[in-house]
Amino acid sequence: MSEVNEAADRQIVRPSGLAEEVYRRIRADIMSLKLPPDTRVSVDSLARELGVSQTPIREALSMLEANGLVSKKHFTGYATAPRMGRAQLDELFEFRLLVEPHAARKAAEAMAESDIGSLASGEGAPSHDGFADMDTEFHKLIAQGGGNHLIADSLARLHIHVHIFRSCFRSEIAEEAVHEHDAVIKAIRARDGAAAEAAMRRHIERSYGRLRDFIE
Amino acid sequence: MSEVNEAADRQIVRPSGLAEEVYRRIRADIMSLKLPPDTRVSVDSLARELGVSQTPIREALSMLEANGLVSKKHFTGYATAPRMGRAQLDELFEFRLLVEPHAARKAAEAMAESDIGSLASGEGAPSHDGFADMDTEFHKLIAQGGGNHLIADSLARLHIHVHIFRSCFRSEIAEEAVHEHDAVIKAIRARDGAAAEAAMRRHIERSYGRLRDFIE
DNA sequence: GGATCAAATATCCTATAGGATCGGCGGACC
DNA sequence: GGTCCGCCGATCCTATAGGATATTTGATCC
Repeated sequence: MSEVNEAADRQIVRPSGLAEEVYRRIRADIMSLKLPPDTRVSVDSLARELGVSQTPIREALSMLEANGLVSKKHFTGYATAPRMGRAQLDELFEFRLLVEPHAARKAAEAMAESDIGSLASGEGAPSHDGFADMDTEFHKLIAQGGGNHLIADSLARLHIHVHIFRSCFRSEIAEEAVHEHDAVIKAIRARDGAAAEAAMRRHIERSYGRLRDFIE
Repeated sequence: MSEVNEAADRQIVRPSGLAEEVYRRIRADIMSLKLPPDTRVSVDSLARELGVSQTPIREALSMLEANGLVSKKHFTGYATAPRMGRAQLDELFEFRLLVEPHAARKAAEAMAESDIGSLASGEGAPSHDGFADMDTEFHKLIAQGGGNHLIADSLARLHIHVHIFRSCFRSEIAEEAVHEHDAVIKAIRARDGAAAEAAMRRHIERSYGRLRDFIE
């Protein structure tokens, strides 16, 4: 083995299991719409494509099923979850509206200074995907900032679906969203919990309004 | 096939997959403490014990891992999640306190009359396990009563951990809990959302106080 | 021409065998 | 006596073969 990648191997010799890697790969394909909603996903097609056995594929798909990204029908196979309907969008935002403002308040009160420095509104994002990634990072940091893993995990799971929904409609980069993000960041920087909660609630309400237009 | 079990087959001809059944079985074993927290779970031991192949065991364990009931360490095997510590108990009840009162309010406003009739406080439960089951059913019905599947699923996932924690300490049947449940039921029957929300918040706060005593 | 039935295909589901890796144990060496 | 090294067991990971089932397609009949 050459010396050049010896340093790299020192970093991560952690295989961590093929199933985990397959899981990430399929999830990425779903989020990037390479696997559109309501699409059949065959086990041995994936096995051939990724060059691994069926077992890790099955494990990955089982995990994805538990997270609601694919569904399994007996003797029919796996399929990606159908695109969210109006009812599911309503439920999702009811949940976010319940949890995420609370997370923002706690983040304002307890978030580490170093993480606050990482907050970015997404201004000047080069593309739709670029903005989507920054938006995901923004909400993830705030959810984790509250220090409650359950809250962070729940919101992360939901945000995947928001991401897919938004990507389906090639929603334009909302200039407003950047300003709403800025308001939240400013409140967190000021350690003003009430203001952060209000700003986040406003952001989610308006985000809901922008997405709701795409349906029906 | 004999005629006697023909009726039974009419009931459930839905194999629905072995993995699903194995999943239920292992989850039941974890909840009943037949598999205590922080216990190794071997794949082929289970395969021999249940008389099925390794594949459905792996799928079931992957789903359990996604739900946080077991964890996998590479080349070491699966193990049930360790018992909740103080920090996790705090996080769990912070989450419940955030979500469940809201669910109770919505249940009071939107719950079907037939489901309201199924609500039981758990009074006169014959045993610890009996009360635990009725408690689970109580919270499940209310969570579903709000009509939001995301909320119901999140709370169901958390309630498993509450159940395990409580079972670990063989917590006595709290007479108070029955009265608190009654208060919630009464508010829901009266279709009084605010009262249901307050009663549920009070119930969770006191439940938290009762469980917190067991730790440290 | 439309509907019904049967064969064919694709897929999942199961079972078994073999290779690779990690943790623990005993013995040898310093 | 402490430390290091090789062996062994357990486990996971992979691969392949065979059985079972749902969906599709095509032909036949009305």
